[in-house]
Amino acid sequence: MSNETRQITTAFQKLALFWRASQWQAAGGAGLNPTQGEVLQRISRRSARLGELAAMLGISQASLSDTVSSLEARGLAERRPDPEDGRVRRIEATAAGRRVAADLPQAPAALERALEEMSDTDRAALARSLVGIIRALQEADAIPVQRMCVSCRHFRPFAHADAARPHHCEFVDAAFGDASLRLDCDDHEAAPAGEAAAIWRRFETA
Amino acid sequence: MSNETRQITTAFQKLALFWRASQWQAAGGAGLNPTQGEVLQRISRRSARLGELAAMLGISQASLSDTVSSLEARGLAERRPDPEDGRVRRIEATAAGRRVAADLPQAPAALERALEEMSDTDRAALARSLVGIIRALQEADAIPVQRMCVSCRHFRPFAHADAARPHHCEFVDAAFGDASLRLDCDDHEAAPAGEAAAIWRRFETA
DNA sequence: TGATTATAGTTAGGAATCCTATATAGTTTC
DNA sequence: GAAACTATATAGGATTCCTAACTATAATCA
Repeated sequence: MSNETRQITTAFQKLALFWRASQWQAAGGAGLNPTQGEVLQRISRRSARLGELAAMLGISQASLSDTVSSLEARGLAERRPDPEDGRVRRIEATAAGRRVAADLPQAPAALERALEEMSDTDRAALARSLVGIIRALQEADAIPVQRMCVSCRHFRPFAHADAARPHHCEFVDAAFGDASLRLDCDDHEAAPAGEAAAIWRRFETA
Repeated sequence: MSNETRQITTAFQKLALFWRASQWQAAGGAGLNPTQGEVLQRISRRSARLGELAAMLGISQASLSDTVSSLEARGLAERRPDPEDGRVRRIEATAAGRRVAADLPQAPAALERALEEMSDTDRAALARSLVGIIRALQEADAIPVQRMCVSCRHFRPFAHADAARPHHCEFVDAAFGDASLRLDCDDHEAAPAGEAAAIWRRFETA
């Protein structure tokens, strides 16, 4: 393994610890813990199945069920039956839950500042590298499929000549640039396996 | 805030969750939990004060004291008095603890593979960006001071003409390249504030 | 159709995290 | 030598998060 790989994993480790610690602080302000805060943010954007949330957070369904129950007890979330499948519970944020979620920072402020201080090209390169890493982890089944443009059936990389906005999303039927690539898009629909690989190759080698 | 900053923080969030989940798995194999595993790895490299470990992990001292007690109960760690300060306990790994730590993966295998697949230049750029981010967080007092070359009094960036090994460590009195930059060096000694800033400027603008 | 198997989620039970607050011991300051 | 500070430990408690077992629904297939 290369030395740089070691550097990078060490850095990720530090960032992961930092992230977790920041979450205790941030969520703590609202009387929540990190997991509750994370769940609340996600469901306030889009309702989700319980199992889906558990997979995203990397904890067991049972643990997540606990967390949802405690959010429910505080009136911040609700379980609703899914009309299409009687086994499924869709977890939704209540209005109060959305208000609380809106006050939670999306990312630690210090991290945002650090990123804003980077040069535009470095930041763009970093974003691109990280998208690639997440995609590789997703491919390796190490993390659940993420709602990223690069694995979405609506995504057409480099469909336009305009260098500033070369990509196209067929769902919203609009051109956009690298900076607008989504990692967690509400309108994501997973592309079929073969197609996803082809999309990625086009994106990556451009 | 730029869109790319949003992308990057989202990516870090996913990586942080992934890291934590991987740790449950990895440490679980040895009958440990993530925090115990993390502590054991650190003290098996170098003994540390209790408060120092707590700061590194971003948890309270009280929590860390619990964790150390449970490692102690399993015979994996020991508390020893510090000869220089009677209040301080140095936490050390026992021989058994070091054996267990040696079997814990330093990073999730899938992540290492993903990094190895990147091009050398991309990987080097990523490493450099992450070092910069960690340094910025450290500057902002968002994370405890890390044992990084770029904040070490022994580090002399670009002291040599050799492009492959331009830096110099005065502690080991040897030249080395970017790929060998340490993020968690055993021999780190924090540089005085003014000097550290100057070192970083030289490093960054080169 | 009806039995079997698989899936989604809940509940039970328990160990352990991680918190805040307080206590203790040692060190530094004045 | 008292007061203030620092490093750690302990107490008490809410909550996480686990595994295992259970219920309810859906899909499969003979």
